[in-house]
Order: sequence, then C-alpha cells, then structure tokens
Amino acid sequence: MSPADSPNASPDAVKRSRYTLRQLHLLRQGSTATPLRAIAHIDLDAFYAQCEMVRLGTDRDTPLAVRQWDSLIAVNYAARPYGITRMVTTAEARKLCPNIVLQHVATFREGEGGRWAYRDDSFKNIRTDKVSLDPYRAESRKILKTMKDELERWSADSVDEEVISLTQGLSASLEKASIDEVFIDMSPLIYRVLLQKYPELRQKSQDDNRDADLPPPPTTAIPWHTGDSLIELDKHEREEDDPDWDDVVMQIAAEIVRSVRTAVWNQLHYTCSAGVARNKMLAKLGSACNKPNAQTIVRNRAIQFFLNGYKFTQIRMLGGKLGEQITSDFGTEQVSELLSIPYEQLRAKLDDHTANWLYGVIRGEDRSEVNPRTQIKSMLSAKSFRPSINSVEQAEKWLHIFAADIYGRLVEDGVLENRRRPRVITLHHRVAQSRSRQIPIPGSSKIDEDLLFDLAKNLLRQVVAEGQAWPCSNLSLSVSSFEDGVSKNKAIEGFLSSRQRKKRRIDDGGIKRFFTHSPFPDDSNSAPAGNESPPPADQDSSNTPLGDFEPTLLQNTCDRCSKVIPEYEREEHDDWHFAKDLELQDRQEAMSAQQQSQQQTPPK
DNA sequence: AGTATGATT
DNA sequence: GGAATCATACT
Repeated sequence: MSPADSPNASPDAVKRSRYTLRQLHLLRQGSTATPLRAIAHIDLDAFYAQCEMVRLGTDRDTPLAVRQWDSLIAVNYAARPYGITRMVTTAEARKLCPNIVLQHVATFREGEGGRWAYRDDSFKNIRTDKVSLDPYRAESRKILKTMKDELERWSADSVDEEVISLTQGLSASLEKASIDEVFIDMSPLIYRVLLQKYPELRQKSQDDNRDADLPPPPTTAIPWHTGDSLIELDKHEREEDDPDWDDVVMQIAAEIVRSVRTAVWNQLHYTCSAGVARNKMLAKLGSACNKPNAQTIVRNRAIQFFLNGYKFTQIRMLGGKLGEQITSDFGTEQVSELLSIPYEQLRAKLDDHTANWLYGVIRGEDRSEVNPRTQIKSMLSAKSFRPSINSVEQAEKWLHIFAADIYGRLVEDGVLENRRRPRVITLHHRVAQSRSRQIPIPGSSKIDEDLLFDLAKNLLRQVVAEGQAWPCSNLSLSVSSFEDGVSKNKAIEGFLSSRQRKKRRIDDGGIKRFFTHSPFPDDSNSAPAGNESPPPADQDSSNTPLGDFEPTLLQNTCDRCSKVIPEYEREEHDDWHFAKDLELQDRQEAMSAQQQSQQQTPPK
C-alpha cells in the first residue's frame, strides 16, 4: 500500500506470461488442473425472505422476515439494521421493529388434501401443520433456468468464424449446490472469449512447444467494473505491475457473472452475491464477503492475503468436528498460524488424506470439480414433535402428509413422464437416538401417493416392532437412489458395454458429458433449439491423455456428417453423434408422453 | 443397510 | 437455535 517504497517498477517486469499454452488449453475441458480456471459461487441474498418479498410484492426497503412457528428462518437486509437475526423470536422481532412483515412459511394441514397453502393461522398449528418449502423450490428452479439461459447466451454469441469453429459447443457448467446456491465453471466460456479478443492466442499447437510461456497480455491495466470488489493483493504483489492472463481471466469471469446476476434481477427481481476465483473453495468464501447484491473477486495474486485473514473453521468441511479437532491439535483457529506448521507435523496428528487436503486448502488449493448437476438425489419430508407423539395412529397421520408431500415433488420431478423414479424409501425415527429403516420401491409398480403411504406404514411397523418406539420426537420419510427413465438408461448401458470400459478420456462420466442440460422441455416453455454442431476437428492434443503425441496424419471422413475427423478425435466424435441421437429420441418420447398426460395444471 | 457429519435458510 | 433439507463418507 505504499508507493513510496517502490522506487522503480522493475523495467523488465513481465516480458512473458507465467502461464503456458497447455494451461490455457486446459480451460476448454473444465480441467481442474489449470491455474487459469474461473469458478463462481452465486448465493441468493436471504433467499426465503426474498421469495416472500417477490410473492407479496413488498418494497425492497420494507423489513421482512420469514417465520416458522415462533422463530425466524430468514431475515431480509432491510430488517437487519434493527438488530433482527435468525435467532430472534417473533415477539422480539416485533419489539425491535414494530412494522416488520412476518410471513409464515406455507404449510400442509392434516385433512386438507395433501396440498400446501399459505395460511394466516399456521403459526398456531404446529401440532397439525407441516412446513412446506415448495414455493422456494419453485423459485429456485426459475432462477436456475434464468442463469442457464444467460450463460447459453454467452456461448452462443460470438462473431468471428474462426473462433466459432475452434470453440463450438463450449459452455459453462452449473452445479446446484443447494436451494439458493450455485457453482459455475466458466472456464470453457472464457477460453472462447479469450480467443475472440486476443487472436495471438489462436496458435496451432503443432509448431509450438505447449509448455512454452504464453506471450503477455497486451494490456497494462485491467478494466474492472466499479461494482467489483477486489480482494487486496498479497504483500509482495503490486497493483502497478502489469497484469498476466489470470487477471484477464478473472475480469472476463466477473463480467459474465455480472450479466448473470443482472439477468436474475431484471427477469425475476432477485438479488444475489457472488464470489469469483480460481476454485470452488475460494469462490465460496468470496461470495460471502460483500452482501447483499455485490460480487467479490479473488485474484490469484490475492489468495494468500485473502486466506490469511480467516479462521480455517470458516472453510468448507472445517466448520464442524474436524475443525474442532484441528483447533485443539494445533492450538489455533487462524489460517496464518496453521501455515507455519510443516507438513510432517500435520501428518503426525491427522490421517494421510486429511493432512494432505488441509495442507493444500489453507494455501488456496482446491481441485474439486464443478459437478454439472441440477437434479436432486433424494427427497425428504420431516417433522419434529414438540410434545412427542405416542402412538401408531398419530404417526400414521404424519406419514400421510409425508407421502403427499413427496409425491407432489416427485410429480414435479417427472415421475409421471417416467423421467426419473426413486428406488428406495426410508423412514427415520427418533426417540433418544435416531434409527432408520429402508426398503426398495418395487420397480414394477406405479408410484403414487397410496404406494408411498403403504410402504411407509410397512416401515413404521418394523420400527415399532423393535421396541422403544415411543415417545417419538422426530419422524421423517425420504426417497432416494433415483434412476433415469428406462429408455435413456438402457441406451446408455448399451453404449458403455459397447465400449467395453475402454479407457475413457479425461475427466468424466462418459456419454453423460454431452448432456449439459436436461434434454427434455421444461415445464412451461420452449422449443428446444436444434442448432448444435458436432465438436470441431481440433488440431490440439490436450484432449487426449497422450499429451504431445499427435498422430496428425490419420484422418477420416465421418459418414454421418461428412466432416473430416483426425483419428484421435474419432471416438469422441462418434460419441457426440450417439448422444445427439439419444437426445432426439428422448425428446420425442417426452413430447408424446406429455401429450398423453392431460392438462391437470397444478395450483400455482 | 444403517449411522454420522456437515452445511444451508 | 431449532426445523427442514440435502449430500457424502464411514462402517
């Protein structure tokens, strides 16, 4: 921070980049290994509260909190200056801010047809009502779709023919981390923008050493948006130094994230906060730095400074018992103090895997992937009993509501269209400690409310038969082990066996990587676009585990699309066609299934 | 198959 | 801090 003690920005500062062509090209695949990668974590601000603000149409400055019985589960930012937090009761909240809006969550009610509703007396009915988070799930889906669409726009919009041919089909991947959080891997998108903006990066690799340094970026200053919060650089780094490609990458990433946030605001009126960094861990910490409605950028050269200010117990996975143990083992919670502990000493106290992970994570390393998953893996419906319940009759009433709840959500998820169905159903039950029983859901039967209820009753009988079933303080029903619709599954299995588990390339889940989003039309809308093209024949070998070995002489012509394909691209190209065929077939099936299932429009 | 842990509003 | 979710790892 003191320009005085830097008399002369060293004249030969950055003549070359610190990064290589190989590291640049790794961006295309969402590889976890390149320091140039760009990950965002986006987090909706006080999500449940915002949902109610949108639903009720209240102003942004109106204090509002979401109520569950007599406690608050979300507090909007207008209410926070009054000292209202989630740990406050509704009575205290009213005292602190007399005109606050306290909106109770929607509930199911026994005997009212398994449908949730907003009821003005639900807070009095903790004994008969069960919370429903459905309205928030629905909003979450809308927001996710808006984000996806905006990212699609980025992958579609490019003018340069050469860049199109080099980067066709590259898109960002999006992981739904919870009801109000996503991770986005923007690396492939940024690769495309880089080639577009900097033609000097479009080299053919054949005549180049892929481990040679890149030329430096032709800029001396990064055009940061005024709304971006930049984390201060590490001690030995200076803002006056010329930027390198990682800085350029971060700025483009910030621009993409800004546009996603703007789209969510413009189309749905939700604000969110984002962190942008090299990996998930840093992005996640970053998104919490400036709330609400702001974005924080953790540049590579700022990582150490950034982490030094933290207690490691704030890092993902260290917030619980593991964090406590490490704290007591080494007598500190500070990242900065843990940094001075040599690896061997970590190994002495922790198991191999943990020590290794910890050593890296406090130095800003995290190679976890952004898992392109938007669908959930299990569904749970639960209730805690204030006065415990004491009979099978009471328990079965709740099982009825659980079954209705889960069934409704399964319908949203596509059971009727045979898209996905759960294979296992589980009952959790707590007296002093919690126990659970699970059984398979018969694959032959049609899943409906009654079936779920019957299976649940069955499980309850098992639990009760084991004794000590009462008084019960907590009961829950869940379904899990989802499988995809039969047609899709069979086809993919066929694909895998035909390949005889041949070494798959790079990362990932075989054919599924071609489905960046659901091939099925979403609830309300829109004709799926059929304008994709096969992956380009690429002169670059970073796709293959063979690295620099480039059999450039072997070329074939694809009999499906008449494109010229190098031999080493052949397999991937065939896979692409296979995925496309599958997608088309699925779409047709889904369409006809939808036409058959009649217009029982669910209540909004 | 069943349990425990961790994280989020 | 409690309630309701979700995910994953361990045994």
